[in-house]
Amino acid sequence: MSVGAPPAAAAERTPAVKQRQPYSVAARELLRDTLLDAACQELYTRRWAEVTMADIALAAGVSRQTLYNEFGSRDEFAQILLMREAARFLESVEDAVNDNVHDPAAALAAAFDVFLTAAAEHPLIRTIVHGEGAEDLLALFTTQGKPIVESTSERLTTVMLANWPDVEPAGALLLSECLVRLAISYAALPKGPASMTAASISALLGPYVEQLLARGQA
Amino acid sequence: MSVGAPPAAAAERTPAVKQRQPYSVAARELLRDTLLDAACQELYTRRWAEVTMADIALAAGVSRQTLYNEFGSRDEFAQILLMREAARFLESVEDAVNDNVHDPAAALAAAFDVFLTAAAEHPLIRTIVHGEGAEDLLALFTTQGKPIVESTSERLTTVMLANWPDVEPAGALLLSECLVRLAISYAALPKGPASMTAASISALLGPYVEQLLARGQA
DNA sequence: TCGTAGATGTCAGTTTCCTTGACACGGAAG
DNA sequence: CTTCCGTGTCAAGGAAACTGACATCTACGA
Repeated sequence: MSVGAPPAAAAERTPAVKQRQPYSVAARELLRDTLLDAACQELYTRRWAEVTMADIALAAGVSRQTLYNEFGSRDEFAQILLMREAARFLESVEDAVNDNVHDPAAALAAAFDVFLTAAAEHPLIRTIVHGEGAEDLLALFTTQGKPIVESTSERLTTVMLANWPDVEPAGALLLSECLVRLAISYAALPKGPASMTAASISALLGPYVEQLLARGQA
Repeated sequence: MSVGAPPAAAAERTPAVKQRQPYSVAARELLRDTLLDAACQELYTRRWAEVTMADIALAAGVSRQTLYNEFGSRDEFAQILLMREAARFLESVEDAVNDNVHDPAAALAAAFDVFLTAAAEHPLIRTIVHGEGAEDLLALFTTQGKPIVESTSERLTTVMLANWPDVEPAGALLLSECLVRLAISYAALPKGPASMTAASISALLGPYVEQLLARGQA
């Protein structure tokens, strides 16, 4: 196992059994990201149905087999791609929230605005909304959308509780799931400019947010 | 890094034979960067002479043999590490220059200030200046410093010509090499606060810079 | 002074992961 | 109905990393 550590100092740094594989882990992550990025890139020019697994592998500079080894099937790949993009969206949303900690209603509006604006430009969303060959992707958002809704809601809840610790978790989770579902809905079927929709959502859910905060601080 | 177009960059160097390997190239770069970063990290706590090749490999999560395969020897590794850090310094310097295109003298001072401030904090520089076990590293800066001086000077010249196209190349190259050598000198042997030194350099070389620009625009 | 310990640099054998070429299966277009 | 094309899978081949061992050199201590 651990080769006799010459300086005897390296042993203490790794309390866990298996700690040292920084590169191999990074390399695997790089591989997956490269594949996912390549697919995303392809979606700028083609629709999802027109992008083959071979195209993705080629664009990533990797063999088709490697793609299948890393992600089991085309559907699994799509699923994971969606999950990753959702996580990315959440990152920008998180930034928007952090900039408006003082005003929860404004944070709500800003977050929704940021999300809808980014969604309108994202190739993945565009193919789902405007493209005809993306039925299976749409299904992953709705019918089979359980994983994406759940994980995103949970992460959003975490963000909320981090910024407003007094809020009770159950209320935050409820609000999160509601917001995620609304976000998906408006991303799939936009209605007017992003800022308009964001303001509407803020007006709709603002009172609930205020109540959550008031009850938490009481 | 300095990568503009992802797919086109690697194509030019190896004409027509092999064109697509975005991942493998990225993986190699990741490996080297991981090793270099690991070494840099080790220098925060130990001096260069106390950091063994095994330590670096372990910190990077890679076998010692892989380290030797990638960089031939300890000296070569040190050389390349220095080159990379120099390039990083140049990046921050470049930013400082870009922020002061309108006033060349101010750009000079700002660049030097940025450089000296960063150098004072950099672990690699610190071990060279304050550590006793870094004689070989010091040699790479001075006696064997030809590669680092040349490459850095050339890149700095490129930066200058990009910002002030009318300057004649020969003058810019002369100024660049002078600046690089002064930068190394002051990094190795600081004298007073960074801003003071930067102002001095600016005063010293300002006239030459003005002359270069005036002659170029005439 | 000699012997030991630790570090560098190198080698061969093994493993792991990616690549290559092939094939079966199923749907869409001729 | 046949032909193509894309998906999904397999076995063989190869490139790169891992492992363990070794020779060499230097520094340290008895």
